[in-house]
Amino acid sequence: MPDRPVNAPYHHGDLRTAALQLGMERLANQEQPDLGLRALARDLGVSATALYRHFPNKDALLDALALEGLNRLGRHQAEATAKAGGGRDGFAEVGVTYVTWAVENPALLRLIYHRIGQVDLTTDDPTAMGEAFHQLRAGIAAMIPDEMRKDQRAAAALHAWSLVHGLAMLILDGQVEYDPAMVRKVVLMTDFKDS
Amino acid sequence: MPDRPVNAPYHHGDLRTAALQLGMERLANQEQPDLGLRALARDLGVSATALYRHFPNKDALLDALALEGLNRLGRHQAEATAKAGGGRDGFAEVGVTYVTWAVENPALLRLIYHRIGQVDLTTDDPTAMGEAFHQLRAGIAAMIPDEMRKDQRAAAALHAWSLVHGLAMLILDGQVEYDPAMVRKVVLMTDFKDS
DNA sequence: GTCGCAATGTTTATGCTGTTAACATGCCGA
DNA sequence: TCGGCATGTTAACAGCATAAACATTGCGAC
Repeated sequence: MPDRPVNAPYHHGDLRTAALQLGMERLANQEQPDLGLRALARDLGVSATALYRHFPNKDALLDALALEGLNRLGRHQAEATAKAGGGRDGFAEVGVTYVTWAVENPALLRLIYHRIGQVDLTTDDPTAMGEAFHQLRAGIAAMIPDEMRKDQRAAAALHAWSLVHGLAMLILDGQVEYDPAMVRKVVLMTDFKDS
Repeated sequence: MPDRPVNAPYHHGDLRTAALQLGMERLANQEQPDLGLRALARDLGVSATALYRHFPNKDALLDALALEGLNRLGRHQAEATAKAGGGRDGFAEVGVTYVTWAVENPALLRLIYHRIGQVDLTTDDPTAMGEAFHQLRAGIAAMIPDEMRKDQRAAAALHAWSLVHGLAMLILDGQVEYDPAMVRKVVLMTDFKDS
């Protein structure tokens, strides 16, 4: 029973792009990264299985969305790093930026970390996911003060990443209410010293 | 078609307990907290819908499992706090303990934080989930050195919690490989100072 | 220009899921 | 002993991801 509008052409035009666009839109307005292929197809005015012409399966769609999200996050962090100067204040600013982005894109952040875990970075498409991922890591490493001892920089980067990511997750999971001032305060409590 | 063993009695005996037990067992051996009601019932030698006599829905079962997990985690943290002395080393030890528990119980940790977010702590069963939760928070607050200024203690507790939780999540999500020495090093980088 | 093929979309079907309703069984107290 | 309530079963529904077979269309080669 084709209850599709009579004017709608048989071919959509650019279903893949439209799907990713609507998918991102959805993720931007949801708390959890719950996407249904059927529901998505329905709202695209297309049959339930049409998306399989563009993605081998649901995970591939989610991976594409996660990749886009990862790129946005990486870009966002790079900008923040560039804008903020060095020193403790700059460090805090970049950290706050990470948390803020997470709060504003909860479903996307969750999807990114959820999907990344499933991907074998050694074999799967090293140009896309791995690249964007490296970009994020670099942005985080850039938070670390220059005067840090070299052999401590890796640990310091991990420390910073853990701190902001954990804080973000606690907020997203409803454990802690979002309070920019508190976020800044917490991030500022980190004062690296060689031990 | 009743393909259930002929000797099996019509009544199970204590299906609720058995379900929780098998559920916990499952969670202990999985990476992701994926439980299927039907699969669970099948392995309990019971019909697909039998569990609905003991839980109103799937979420209720998951909540019960999350509650049990939360109690275990809280107890674990309390023990670690008691065993470790104060000072930086004690702090680090308790932090490492949190991460270790998370690594050993990935699905359970995920379930806990996932479920807790859905629960309205003000209305839902304040005796159970909220209680166990408060217990965990207390264990974390106990990590904070005594000489800390009072108005900084809340921020310090949040800092500590964020750090270990974030580190745990990064490891569970496959971003960072688990290395106890590295974990200890990262946790030790936190040196609280009044700012 | 038209013919054919590859790309794209649709229908239909399969087996999974959570959940509800109606029915069956058996334990326990009056 | 008997009746009711707790517990379990069967059947059914809607929704999901996915696969196979079929339909339509646009585009490039002749």
